[in-house]
Amino acid sequence: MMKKLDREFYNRDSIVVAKELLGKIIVHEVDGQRIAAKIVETEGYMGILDKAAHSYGGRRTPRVEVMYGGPGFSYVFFVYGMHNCFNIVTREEGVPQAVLIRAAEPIDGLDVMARSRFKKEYAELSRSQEKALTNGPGKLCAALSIDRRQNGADLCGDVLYVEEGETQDIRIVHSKRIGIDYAGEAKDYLWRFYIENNRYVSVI
DNA sequence: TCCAGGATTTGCT
DNA sequence: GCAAATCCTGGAA
Repeated sequence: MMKKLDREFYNRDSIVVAKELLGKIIVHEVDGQRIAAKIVETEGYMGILDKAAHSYGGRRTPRVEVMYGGPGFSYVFFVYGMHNCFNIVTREEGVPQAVLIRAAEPIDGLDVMARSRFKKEYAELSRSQEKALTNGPGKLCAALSIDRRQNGADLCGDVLYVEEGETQDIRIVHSKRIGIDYAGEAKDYLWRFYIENNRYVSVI
């Protein structure tokens, strides 16, 4: 059993945590089943001064409230009328930052993921479906059974958490964040990070 | 392989 | 009322 990341790991700026989360293992235990995937793509959202962040300018609404709490909690939001996005809150209480988990590589619970996404067993998937299991923020949430019920969940608990993984020898690529064209100059910040040459990265 | 367009509902203005 | 930290499909190239 790998070591679980503790609260202090998350109590740093999102762009630092986002980079360090690459290669770590996200685990969701559902009905006694372990569903696990290696994080391969993240984005840092830096809060008050970041035009792309939901908490930009100190915006504080019910949806965003969890980001104002302490580090190491789950922020799940719903977009485009049908998809959930999973984030991890960073920094101390009162500093509303988070890291969006954009893509992961399936490790455990492959059949559960395949059923959630495509209503069939993992062995029945086509090659493109295999890749599409978790290569995007909405897809990842569907595969890992994460929805708004997990909003506010404590990642230092025993249901949804992140473990250490094999993080040596990975090369990290920095790029612009995806889907934030409305964010002015912030859309060009290189706050998206992914593992070079990993096939589950959403956009190359 | 690529691109354009549609899906669908929430959350805030 | 409108835009959204996305995904899927179909048709063209």
